Amino acid sequence: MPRSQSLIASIDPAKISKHFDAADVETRLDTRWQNEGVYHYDPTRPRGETFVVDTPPPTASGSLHVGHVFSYTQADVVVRYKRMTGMNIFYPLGWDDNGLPTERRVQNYFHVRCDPNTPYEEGLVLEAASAKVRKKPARMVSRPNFIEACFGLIEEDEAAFSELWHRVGLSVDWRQEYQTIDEHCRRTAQHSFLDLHAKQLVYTSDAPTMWDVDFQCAVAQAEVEDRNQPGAYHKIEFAVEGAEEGGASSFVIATTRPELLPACVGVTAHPDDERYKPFFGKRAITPLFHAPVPIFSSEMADPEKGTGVLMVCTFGDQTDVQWWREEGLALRQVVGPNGRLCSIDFGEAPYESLEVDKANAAYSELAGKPIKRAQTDIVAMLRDPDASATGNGAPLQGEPEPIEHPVKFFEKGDRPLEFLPTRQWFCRLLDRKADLLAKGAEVSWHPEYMEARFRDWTENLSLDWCLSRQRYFGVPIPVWYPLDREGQPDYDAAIVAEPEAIPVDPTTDVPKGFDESQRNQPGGFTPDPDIFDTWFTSSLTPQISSHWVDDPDRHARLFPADIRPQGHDIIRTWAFYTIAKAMLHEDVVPWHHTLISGWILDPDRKKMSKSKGNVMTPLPLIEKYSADAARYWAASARLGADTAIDENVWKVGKRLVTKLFNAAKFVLSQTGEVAPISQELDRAFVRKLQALAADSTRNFDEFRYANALAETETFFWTNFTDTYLELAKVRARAYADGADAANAISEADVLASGSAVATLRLGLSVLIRLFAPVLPYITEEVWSWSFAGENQGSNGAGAASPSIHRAAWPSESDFSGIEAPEHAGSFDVAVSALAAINKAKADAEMSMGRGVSLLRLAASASTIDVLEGVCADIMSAARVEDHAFDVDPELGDGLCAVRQIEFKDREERGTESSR
RNA sequence: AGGCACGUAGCUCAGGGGUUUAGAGCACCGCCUUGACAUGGCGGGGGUCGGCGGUUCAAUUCCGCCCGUGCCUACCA
Repeated sequence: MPRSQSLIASIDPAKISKHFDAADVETRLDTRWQNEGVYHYDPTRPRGETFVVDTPPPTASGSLHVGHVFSYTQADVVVRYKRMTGMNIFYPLGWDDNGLPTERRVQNYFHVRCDPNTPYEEGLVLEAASAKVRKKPARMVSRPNFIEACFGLIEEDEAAFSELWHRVGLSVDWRQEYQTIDEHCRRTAQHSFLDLHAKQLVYTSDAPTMWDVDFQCAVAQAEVEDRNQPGAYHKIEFAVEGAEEGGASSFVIATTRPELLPACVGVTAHPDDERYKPFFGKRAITPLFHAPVPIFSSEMADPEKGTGVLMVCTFGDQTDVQWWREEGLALRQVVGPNGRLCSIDFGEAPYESLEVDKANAAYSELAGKPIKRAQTDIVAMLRDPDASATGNGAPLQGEPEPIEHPVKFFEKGDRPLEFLPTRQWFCRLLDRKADLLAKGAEVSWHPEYMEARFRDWTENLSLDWCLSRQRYFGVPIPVWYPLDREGQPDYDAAIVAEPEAIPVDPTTDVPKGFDESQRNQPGGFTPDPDIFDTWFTSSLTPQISSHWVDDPDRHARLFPADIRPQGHDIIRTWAFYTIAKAMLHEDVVPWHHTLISGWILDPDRKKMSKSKGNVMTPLPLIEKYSADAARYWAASARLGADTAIDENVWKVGKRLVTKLFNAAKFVLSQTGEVAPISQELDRAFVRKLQALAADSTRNFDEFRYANALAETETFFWTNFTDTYLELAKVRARAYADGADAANAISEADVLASGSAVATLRLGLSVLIRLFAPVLPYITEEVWSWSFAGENQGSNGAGAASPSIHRAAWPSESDFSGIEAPEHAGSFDVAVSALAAINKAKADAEMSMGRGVSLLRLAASASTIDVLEGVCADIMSAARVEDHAFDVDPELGDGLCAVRQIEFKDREERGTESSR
């Protein structure tokens, strides 16, 4: 037997562990990838070869849950695919530590509160609060001490998250890591403000703003959510001034907020409402406080609602704000920033009253009380006939009528929002709606229908973006105000930081042209004490990563980004603000595609939330099923679809990993002489493999990774391990068996054996590369056994790559030079024949390994024609010694039926390898 | 109240530019200790594709209406 050819590099299966140890491989490979810089961005390559990812910076102080793994993995799968197609990947990750969640965590963890008036304590070390400490009032700490505590805690939280991302195998370039609170981000955010200020796109105003009374902080429209709350219509009688001349002298309003009666500044009804027409232009008198207020008509009043006439207060809701503005009504602010009623004096403008003593006596019962308590008390007072403005008896008409109605809450808040006039910075957006919509349309949304959420939100935007927050741990607003001779700030003459000075903290830094001694002195300056809305900074993630401020050249190469993955819950915030910023700064879209991932729901399809206690943490699941299984689960869900967590899917993922491990061990341990892929079955299999690779590429290009995975998985089981591998096994092993002189094989059989081994290896190589974006660990492990040192692609087109994650994505070059099969259907016919024989064995309750001494197989004439070409493989796989074909024109093409089967005795099995 | 998505086997989900018996996995039943793998293999049962109408030779797939679920936006006296 000539042995002129070189041997196929094979592995010794005995040297590979019996089972796949996922945890061990995960830590080993992640370390290796980091050390080898597999995920590093190469700044020297051109933009056209670069794929830029804008990632969501997680809030590390939040709880870790499986939803994080879900959405971040979906993005990583896409990125890994792009990397294998040869793209230079820019894939940064940061932490959104700036903001309220961190403050809340610090408050709870140490049981402290920030008090800007408390002096700084040098070297203060806080300790986690014990249960005992928590019972006492929270400790007050200075603003700098509080911020130090925040920095301390985020370090821990981010380390925990980082560990998870490494474990899950996110292929992030960790050299690009940032924190939204770090100096670079503060500088970027303040630069953004400077630019918007220069463009006159930001302004201050002390307009009524939505205010959370617990956080004592302004809130933007995007952070507001409606919650259905029980409430009640309270019907309250008002008097009409000058009604003596005849006609009705009173009317009854309906309100859900009787406690705002002292803040009543007007009364309105629809202009066509006959009931109230006579009153327009007159003044109404409120009960209890006897305040005269104008009665005016308004199209916005709904005659069907309540009693059709309502009191306008400062401020019950946004419509009140509108009426207040349009009608030039008085401002009677009774709700204070802390959610309690303020002290006011009736008789002094703007608190008019016709009966000052009565009004003050009544109000003194309410001042200082929380809103809810004030409501109860005022309702009681309205039951007193003495409170009446008309003399008709108790102003409260009947019992309050319970209703359920939507009430605005801060999404993180516990009490309804109030509208309070406070000085805030705003960014102009309302006059740019059309442009925003146009930019949204320029982005490709995946899935497409998610753009509707952006559109709905943008079209319904009713307020400019409120930027200031009365908080501490965030990016300071880089602004001071000059103080006049009386020490009063001139808010219209804001002093904005110099571009070279940023980032600044106005509470410690001094504006240009002043010195520290002038801080808070008449004729000096005072800092803006506020920080920016967190979204003000996180809406700049593409510019943060591109180094917009410091490196215009890098910025030009990394901005706009290619993809933005994110959840659909933050379309109105993160996506919206990012689009807005990119538009306002540079009139571009921030990214070309956005991939919207769905939510993870609990097994009962309920949203996971801490309060429901149904949150699942990912690490125990990863330990149980492996990181690859976690990724398999995440990648099985299509974009945008909310998915109930199903542990079963993790189980299936784990099974796939095991199967890959075993199949790879078998394939790579086959030996033989290097030979071209020449046999009919092999060529037919390769054709199917080639179609799979093309399909997978198309799916990935359209971000349909779940379809790609499903197809590859199905192919792997049904066309590779269950069938091709079984059909080609005996032929592949023939060479090794032939090493034994007694079984010496012919030259033709050497070639046939080499063809089988080459096909098995090509199949494995292509399949693990198709799986690599989803299953980075098992595929890298298998790759390392042999392929890492070889050129891939039948013509050697794909250069050797030590990591599968930088190996070439399967393409035509992997299949070039392999002849097409004689019959396109050869493979399917072989599978069908084998299945028919297997079924016959199963029906006879025989093991699949049972030898067959005689087989008569029926098929159509054309199918038999095809069968002849792959007959040897079928018969050896089924261990058939003698066979005959019967022509049966009744059978459809490709179908086979067993007409006769005779089994060998059990001990006789196992002689089939002598073919 | 408008909009979007979804409703396919017991469960989780594919699919569908109309065409023979509608798919997978899990679960279930039967069989097989076969030589990569019992963390396996082979075989099997199970669905009038939410309902009603329409277009069509033909619809689960296209259209309309309805029902259910989820979400988005609005409503907030």
